[in-house]
Amino acid sequence: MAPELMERRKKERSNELPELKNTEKGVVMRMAPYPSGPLHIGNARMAILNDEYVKRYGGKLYLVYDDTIGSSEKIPDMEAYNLIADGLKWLGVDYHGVFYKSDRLEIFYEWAERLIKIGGAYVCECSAEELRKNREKGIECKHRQQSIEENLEKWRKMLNGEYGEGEAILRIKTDMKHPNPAFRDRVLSRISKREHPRVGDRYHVWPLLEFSWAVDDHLLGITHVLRGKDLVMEDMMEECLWKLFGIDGPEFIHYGMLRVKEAKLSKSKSGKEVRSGMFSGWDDPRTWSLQSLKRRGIKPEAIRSFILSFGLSQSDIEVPAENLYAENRKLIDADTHRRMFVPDPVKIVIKNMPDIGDVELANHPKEALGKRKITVKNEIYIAGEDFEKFRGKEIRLKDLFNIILDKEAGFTSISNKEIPRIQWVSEPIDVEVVMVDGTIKKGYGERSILDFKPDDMVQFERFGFVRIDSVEERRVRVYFAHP
RNA sequence: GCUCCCGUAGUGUAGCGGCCAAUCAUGCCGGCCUUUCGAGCCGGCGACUCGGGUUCAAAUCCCGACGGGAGCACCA
Repeated sequence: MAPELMERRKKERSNELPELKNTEKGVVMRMAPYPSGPLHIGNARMAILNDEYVKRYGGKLYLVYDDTIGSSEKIPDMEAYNLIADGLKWLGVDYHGVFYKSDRLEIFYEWAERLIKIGGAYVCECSAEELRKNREKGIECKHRQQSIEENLEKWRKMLNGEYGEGEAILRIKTDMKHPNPAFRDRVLSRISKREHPRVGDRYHVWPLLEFSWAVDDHLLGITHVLRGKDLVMEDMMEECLWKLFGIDGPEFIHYGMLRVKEAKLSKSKSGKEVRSGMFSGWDDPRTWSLQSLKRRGIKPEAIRSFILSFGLSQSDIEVPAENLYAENRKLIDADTHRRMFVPDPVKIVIKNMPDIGDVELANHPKEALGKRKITVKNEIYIAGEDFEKFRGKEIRLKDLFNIILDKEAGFTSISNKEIPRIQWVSEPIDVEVVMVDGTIKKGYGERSILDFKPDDMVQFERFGFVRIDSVEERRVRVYFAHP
């Protein structure tokens, strides 16, 4: 075959995620969100990448709520389970099974005991500070020397509740001199007396991520694990555990850390604001949750292309939300009506205005989306910002005529001129725009905005795309999507 | 400090030994469409972190430096 043909093929394949390795025996993957709140834009990467691969290989995807007891800053929230499921459904991520870590404690106890019996783990009674210090210096504590019997005895005491929080933990025996300090005899299980929203106070010994996953990745028959680069060490721990147990587990694939520039808030921080009432709820735009993006009129398909544009690279990236907005614009622009909206309105009266009666304006500059009629009086409203900026100058009221702008404006001519064109409102209704920073921008909009229904998208000319949220008698509330 | 990962235009990304005077998207600038600071169309701007090596040939492989990130939690 001509070499050019092969070469060309090489050039054509592009922009797709790399192939998975070892897919002969099928593909089973899992997503493991922690239910402390709904999925946010950053979590979408985990969900979408998993979904893409499972769909490509015709595999299975499980949703496993990683709802162990967490920490004092990270607590499971009953409401979050449904919020997460809703978010996934909206994103178009399908899954084939749901599991809860909090249902599987007995399994982890059983495996922990097995590990102790083969001498792979020990119960340590050092304090957290002691443990940290020893880890730093590579010192083995006395508990490491305990016999298997002693460890089993202490483990039973842990399960029986004879220890308080922090008084005993189960640690894996790796190597206290391991070159990676993070790897030295990590903790597998610990005691927490906190109440769990699903299982209450039934359990007080909880596994840590690496231990519970070492067991479950194997038990659930996971073949490929897609996780952020922050969890590479957890891979090593899991592999280490599999080796001790003599079992095998999935392959790990990592992607770099993704940050959306505008979305700085962590889930737990947002949670605080939601609970305190500072935020309107989990769909407050400041949370950047999937729910909040939906409310702003961002389409799930836009999120998918946005996420997929990063591929599977291991570099850490910070992307402006502008990229997401560009995707959304492509999706909605062609069938989004245009309307006039003036924030911080200023009333002007037009002198010597010709009697032009009603005007008909196209709903879209290019697409055939119909027209609407507006009755123009000589009292109209323009945006406060435009008034300040152009006062005393000649401007054109878009689609109308030219005036010298002032409180009492003078009509000059009707023919189109190359002067600034601004939007205006004649028969005003109240419009409130919920902005991305949570503030509310008030202004007037044209009357026909009342005809929209919640979820409709509209572009306010020279202002931005918004999603209609509620329509009342003379008042409309919208959420700002993006410019 | 230690361990690991990453380093292509402003931001992301493709390329992974010759086709690269480097892809695409986004951004920015200009033009057109002649009434959006929108979209579309057209054109333009703009990058292989640096230094060695391997090779006939390197963005692509190796080594080093520099820069960035993550981990070193009884969080996930």
